[in-house]
Amino acid sequence: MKAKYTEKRLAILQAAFAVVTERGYFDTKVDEVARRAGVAKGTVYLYFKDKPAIYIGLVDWLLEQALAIIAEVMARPISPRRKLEELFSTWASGMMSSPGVMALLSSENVNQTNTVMKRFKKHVLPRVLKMEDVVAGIVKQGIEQGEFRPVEPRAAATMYIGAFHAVLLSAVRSPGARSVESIKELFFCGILADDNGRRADDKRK
Amino acid sequence: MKAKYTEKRLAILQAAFAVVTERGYFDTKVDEVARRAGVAKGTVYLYFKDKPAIYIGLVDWLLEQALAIIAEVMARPISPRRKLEELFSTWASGMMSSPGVMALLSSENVNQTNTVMKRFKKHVLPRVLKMEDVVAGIVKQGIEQGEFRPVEPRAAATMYIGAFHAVLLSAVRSPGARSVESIKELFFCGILADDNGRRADDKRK
DNA sequence: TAATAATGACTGACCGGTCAGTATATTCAC
DNA sequence: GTGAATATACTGACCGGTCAGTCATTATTA
Repeated sequence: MKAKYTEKRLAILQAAFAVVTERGYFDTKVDEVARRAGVAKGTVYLYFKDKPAIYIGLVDWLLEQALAIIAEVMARPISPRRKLEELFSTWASGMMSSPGVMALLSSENVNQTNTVMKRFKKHVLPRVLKMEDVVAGIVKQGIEQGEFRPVEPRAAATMYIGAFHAVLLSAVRSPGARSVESIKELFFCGILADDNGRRADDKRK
Repeated sequence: MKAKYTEKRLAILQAAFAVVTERGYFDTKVDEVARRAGVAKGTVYLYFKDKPAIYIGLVDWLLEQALAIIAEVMARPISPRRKLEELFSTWASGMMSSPGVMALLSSENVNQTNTVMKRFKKHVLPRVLKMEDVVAGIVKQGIEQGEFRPVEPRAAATMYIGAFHAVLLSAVRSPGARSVESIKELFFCGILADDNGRRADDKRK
């Protein structure tokens, strides 16, 4: 039956998620994924071609969830700024609960190995970019409505993701600190004082 | 002789740097590091206890260089903002020339494996934090001089690092794009239009 | 020539992936 | 309805390649 298949596949993904976030991809043994999923190792290979395929499947699954959140937030009748804020908070809280997620999705990690990276680039990167597109779309909307400055939407979207990295970093540095709000605020407002060449390309000091 | 020792150690580090940045830590074989350094594998083990030690040594070496750049920039008679800008540009250009560096230094990657992470946390993290401290120091200075808003210096420093991630990400996404300037500008100015609650915690829309 | 440095063939742990075998579910024959 | 036959799902012992780390031997230096 189809449902049974999907269910077991999900069980394996969940197990893989747990192991990968706590040990990292390279310290994840397929044996352990199987054990935690309550199946034999061979079974894993009935659902996934090989180990990288598990990883790809995992990222796909997480991105699917992230895209669902985006869609939900997008549908709300709120300003672009609020959209970005709520998206940020939602993602951030999800990320704090399992700090491994960001690392999992970050392309830097995948740079760590040629074999996995090739497949990652082909398969997952487009989806990540699509997510970035959505963020860039919100920014564009905000610019049109006059809520945001006329910045480069793509760069802003990238910066938005960079802010997530920052949150993660600060979590590693000092667990428990409430830096999410500070960082979010920095993303929106920058650090310059109002009379210090906020807009134009001023000459220093 | 001491100089000879240091010289050979450096050769190994340089070789390791090349391999690690192009293949990633886990696809780096000690054999290849040795080959590129022009020594036998056994020799590598005369200079480094084991493979993780090479990695640690590498990060140490890079941080040393980064700290040297910081010190140099700090000494210049320029405003805090210019300091951050020049530091950013210097680092960014270094990073663009070998995109692996950021990944190497980012703690997320090290989260990828328990064994290496434990040693990383003890050995390298303090130094990374020290670098962040310096950035936070510049921010603090800028606030005192009225160039920056009264933001949380630590959060700003983290955000600054996050901006590097953003640059790296955009480089992976579209190689050759000149997004460094856009992102730098976003870090300083944020995205909000001037009349959209830049400072106070406004109510939306 | 003694001490020190360097070598690289070798070893053994490790783990991804396989597959012959077993269990469970489904279909069919009567 | 029952039992046999077939199909499908699962298992886990095993295999083979890989590679970090060792160490007996050789080269270099003082």
